[in-house]
Amino acid sequence: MEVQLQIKMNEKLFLRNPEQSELGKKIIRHSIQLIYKNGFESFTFKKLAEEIGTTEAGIYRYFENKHRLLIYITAWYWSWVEYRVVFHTTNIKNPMVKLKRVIQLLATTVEDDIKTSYVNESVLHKIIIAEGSKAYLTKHVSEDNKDQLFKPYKDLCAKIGDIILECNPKYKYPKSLSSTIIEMAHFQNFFMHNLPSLTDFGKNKDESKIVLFLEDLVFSSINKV
Amino acid sequence: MEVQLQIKMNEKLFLRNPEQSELGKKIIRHSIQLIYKNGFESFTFKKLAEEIGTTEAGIYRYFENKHRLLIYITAWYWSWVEYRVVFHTTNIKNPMVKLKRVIQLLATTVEDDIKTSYVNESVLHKIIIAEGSKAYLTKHVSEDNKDQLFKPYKDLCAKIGDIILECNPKYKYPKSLSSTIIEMAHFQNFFMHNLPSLTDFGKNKDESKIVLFLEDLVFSSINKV
DNA sequence: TTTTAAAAAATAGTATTACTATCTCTTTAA
DNA sequence: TTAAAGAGATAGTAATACTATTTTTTAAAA
Repeated sequence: MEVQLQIKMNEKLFLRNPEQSELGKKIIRHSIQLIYKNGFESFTFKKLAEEIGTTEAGIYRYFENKHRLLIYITAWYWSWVEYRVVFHTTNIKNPMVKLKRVIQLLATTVEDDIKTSYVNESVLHKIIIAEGSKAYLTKHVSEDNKDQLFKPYKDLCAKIGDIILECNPKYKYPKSLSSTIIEMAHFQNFFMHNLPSLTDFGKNKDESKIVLFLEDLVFSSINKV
Repeated sequence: MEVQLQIKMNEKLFLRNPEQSELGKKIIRHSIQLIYKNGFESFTFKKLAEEIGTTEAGIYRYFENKHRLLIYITAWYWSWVEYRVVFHTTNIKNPMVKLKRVIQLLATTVEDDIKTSYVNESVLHKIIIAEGSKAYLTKHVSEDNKDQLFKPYKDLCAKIGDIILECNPKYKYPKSLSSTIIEMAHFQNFFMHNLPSLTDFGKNKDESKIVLFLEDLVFSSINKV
């Protein structure tokens, strides 16, 4: 059996749908690579164009600017994560087991289990850790939010919030705990690799420690006496 | 009694010490205002120079680039927060009470209690919420970290980690919990105001709810049975 | 088959940004 | 008084982030 995953993206994220042409797919694939290599700040459409043998204007036909492209990539990422969460938690009855599974999925490096044609998911995971927050940490979040650009992130957050409520219907902060898990799964990873004294995971860089920390945090909160 | 707080900054943060000239202080004061007004992305030395009646080159004599200036401002902020933490927790014996105090300080809007000459602390607090993470979310974190540019942040994290250990010497993740508190105090605030569905604090924008959430999170973790 | 219109791509620009280099004008201090 | 250092102004440049125009390709209608 061979399955191909396709994620339907919000039309407002792009000027022309990058999934519907070879050039479009190249733009996504290579921008992930370039952002990974040099960071989002030094990423430009010029460099990207050179990399894939087209012109700057060619890329501007797909995306308004590089920030929009970042939002597209993060939106794609969160949709993909939500799909993985659904996929890996179906048929699990026990909500605690489910939640453990979710933490595992969020906090560990991706082994490309669910394949998509033109995205390297493991590199994508790394760039979202370092650059993902920049998608919404702007002066124009609210307008972008009105255009539903952050829907995939919010959907995932809501879904995890629901699982938390399944564990304990009386827990008061399911959504805030959910966004805390999501953010910390990434931030603790970033800190561990780059500012290790902000964590208890030392230099051995063991992601499973992050999972244990998050499990401890989450389950002591929702099972509190 | 009138006291003036002065924070000693790492020499590597600037080319010329902005505290030691009128122009330098103007640079700090007005860059905080400008970043607050337009966001860090559209903040430029040109605009800043116009605002304070000098030239671009004038500002470049103080700071290598705008990112360095951001690191300076955030470093100043975290030093100031650490000072407030020390100030407001001395003579408190009970570490739980101390930790509650810390959460309160991190998660609520600043009423300019400890005055400094040229910084508007309440505006500063707001820009750190939205822009603070950008100081370290870069490709050159590690080098910047070697230059000790993030020391104030790390010191604060260590200090709170120590209080956590006072509460429960057996707690396994004092530093990660500490960085989680610090980050979430800001992120939940940002979410509440800009992406409210990621939180349980709705549209009423009540910061005291964030405090309650963080208290619940922290104390159920460290007092777990 | 030809013509015509629309879409895609390439070319050529511009304003702004992020700097650097140089020069002048003060201040201080020997 | 003279030199040296520090502060500030002027004038540049390369790169960035776009836009506008023109050309080419494709696709559909006459």
